[in-house]
Amino acid sequence: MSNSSQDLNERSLQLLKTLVERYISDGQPVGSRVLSKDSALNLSPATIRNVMADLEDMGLVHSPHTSAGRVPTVSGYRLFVDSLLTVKPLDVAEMARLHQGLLVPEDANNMVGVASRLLSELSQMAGVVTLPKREMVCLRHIEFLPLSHQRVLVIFVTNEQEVHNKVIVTDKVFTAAELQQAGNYLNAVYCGRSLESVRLAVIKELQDDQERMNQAMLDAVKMAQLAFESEVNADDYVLTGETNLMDFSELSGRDHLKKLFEAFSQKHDVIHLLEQSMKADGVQIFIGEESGYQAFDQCSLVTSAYSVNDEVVGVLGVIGPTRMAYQKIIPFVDVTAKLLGAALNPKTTAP
Amino acid sequence: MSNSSQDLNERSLQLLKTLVERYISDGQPVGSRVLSKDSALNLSPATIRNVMADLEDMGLVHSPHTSAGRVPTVSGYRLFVDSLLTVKPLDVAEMARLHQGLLVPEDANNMVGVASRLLSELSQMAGVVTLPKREMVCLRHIEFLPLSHQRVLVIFVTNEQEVHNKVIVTDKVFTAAELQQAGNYLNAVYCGRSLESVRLAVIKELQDDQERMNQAMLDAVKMAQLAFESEVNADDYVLTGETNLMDFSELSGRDHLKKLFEAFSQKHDVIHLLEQSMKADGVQIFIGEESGYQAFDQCSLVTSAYSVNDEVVGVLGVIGPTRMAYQKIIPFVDVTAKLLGAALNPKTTAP
DNA sequence: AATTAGCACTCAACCCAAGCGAGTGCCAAC
DNA sequence: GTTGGCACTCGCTTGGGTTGAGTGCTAATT
Repeated sequence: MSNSSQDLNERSLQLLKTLVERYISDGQPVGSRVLSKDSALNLSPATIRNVMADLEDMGLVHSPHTSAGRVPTVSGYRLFVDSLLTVKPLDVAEMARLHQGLLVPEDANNMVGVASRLLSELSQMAGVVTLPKREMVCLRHIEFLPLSHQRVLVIFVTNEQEVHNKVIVTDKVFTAAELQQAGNYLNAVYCGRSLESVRLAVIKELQDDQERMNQAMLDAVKMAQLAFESEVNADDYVLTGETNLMDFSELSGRDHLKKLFEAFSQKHDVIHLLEQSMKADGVQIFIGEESGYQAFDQCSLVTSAYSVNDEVVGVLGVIGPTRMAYQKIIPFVDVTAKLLGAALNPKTTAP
Repeated sequence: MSNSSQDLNERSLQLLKTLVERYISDGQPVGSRVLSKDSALNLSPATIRNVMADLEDMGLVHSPHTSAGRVPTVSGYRLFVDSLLTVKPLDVAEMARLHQGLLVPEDANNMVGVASRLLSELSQMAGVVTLPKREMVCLRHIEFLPLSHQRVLVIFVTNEQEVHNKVIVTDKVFTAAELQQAGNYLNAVYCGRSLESVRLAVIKELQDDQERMNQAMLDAVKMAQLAFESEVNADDYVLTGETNLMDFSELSGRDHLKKLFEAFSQKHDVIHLLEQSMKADGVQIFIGEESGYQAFDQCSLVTSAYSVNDEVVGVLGVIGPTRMAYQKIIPFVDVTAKLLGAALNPKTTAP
């Protein structure tokens, strides 16, 4: 039951490869006769049947029933994508489409939407993109507006033009003028630094030496602390083309489809799955049950982190049936991630 | 082929009513025997068959095939909801759930999300709520931040704590100080007025008497004009519980489901449909094809506008199969709309 | 020892016919 | 106008027969 590629001779691997390719393109269990013709090796169906029996013993392929051909198992796909697959370079038209879509820099949220739409459109499956992590962006402007009952509205602008806001509750009532002064102070001191570094600096200030600050400064820093505490980016993503998934018969079982779409709208599991790809770099693939979520049993997920200034800020990917054209999707996700990263980089894209 | 309730005697109507009720609860075509037992009228199946034949002639019911019992047609449902239906008062538990969910006032966008979730959860169908119209909200604070290349980031706060932003392109470069001054001026003059009235006032200023304004004021007003022009609220809605719809066999046909979900994600048609309910007040119902959109052929939509200070600001509703429990859903949508309106009213809900 | 041809066997898929059952329409009786 | 009776329709289910693709095994071939 071992399945490392060492245990297999060249020929078996070659056959596994053509089997997977054939199954991906046809969706039908592939039998020995077809395989015999499809593979360049000049072997009779009988020989191939022997090899298939071996592959089945190793858990790489599986027969739905006695007289059907073979279908790749998860391990089979895994071996295929890890060491057998020959990536196709991107189609020129598709490449053009990507460039065109991601060239004009805009508000980051819009870009994310565009990227997701491109992913789903060009793959004919579902596209997903997480919103960029906020810690990686830098503070440009912050200000406070008074609300009723000791509540204060914090507005801050990051990068070029992204606006965020949050309501905090303070321990005393501030006037508009006091709040403005606090904003001025914070802008003067922290402007241009990354949100995360500001958050840490503010905490440090409060611990270290409150003596050397006057009351106004202290208030300002306290508010900043409230504003940025636990302000991990409201984990969210943009998902498009979900409906494309309904076209795949392997996913269209009633309750399966429901589980899948429920997972999409609860977002929780998807986020968790995507976050796993933040660490690894390059393209990451979850095949079928590998994801660990029942809803994605029959799905594969091809993801890649995207980075701004060599700093990973988010993840994007394609969700489809396990039977997907990995040779095309892998490079496609790869370049999309790179293009999105580049498009989000404020330095390279200032208009 | 006329189908006004005048053409029918009491008994036929009574029978239609029990037929619809029965069909709604069972989902099976209902035959004469069942109807004979279900209705309080003491009639034999044979008599009922005669009545059914009449109803069928009038297009109120329909037989899927010769030996199958009757099913209400769209006109049948229409007659039912218009004049036969006895609304059930809301269940106390449900009422409590609604109150509990919509009592704590928050950011309007959150409230809309909560309302949508309540709608879908309690109806076991899909809930939809449009975002409140922006024109109805009043300006609380506006300010400008310089970006590169004559672009200016406009940030404005409405009502209690809602923050909006937009990038405008100006005809000359402004310094941060100039922009701040412009903001101060606009805040002083227009704060507290509704966005729509500000928009109109600004246009008027520019037409009427530019002479009595100095350059700074003129610049400020010009920017305000850019900021608010065509700023109709980005038409959008929150839809939840779509997956509930997959449980209804009448909707779960593969391509039907796909069309439906595509309509949901393109949003366009749904928006248009909901907008039709803005004008009418009270609960509005679209049954099956009445909506005019193919995707909603098999669906019914029960909607109600919701208002703040007697001003309609949005629409909410429930989407489900034509075979839905109108007696429950109608009052349910009604009170939800009222509660949401009340919860959004800044005056009654200041915390 | 590896490969191949031959052969019996398996099993989903398709088709067709029969039987069932729910329900109707119509007619004649009340 | 209402009802019981009866023939009829039609979808749904069941079961048997056939087909065809594909396998596993064995014995012959290289």
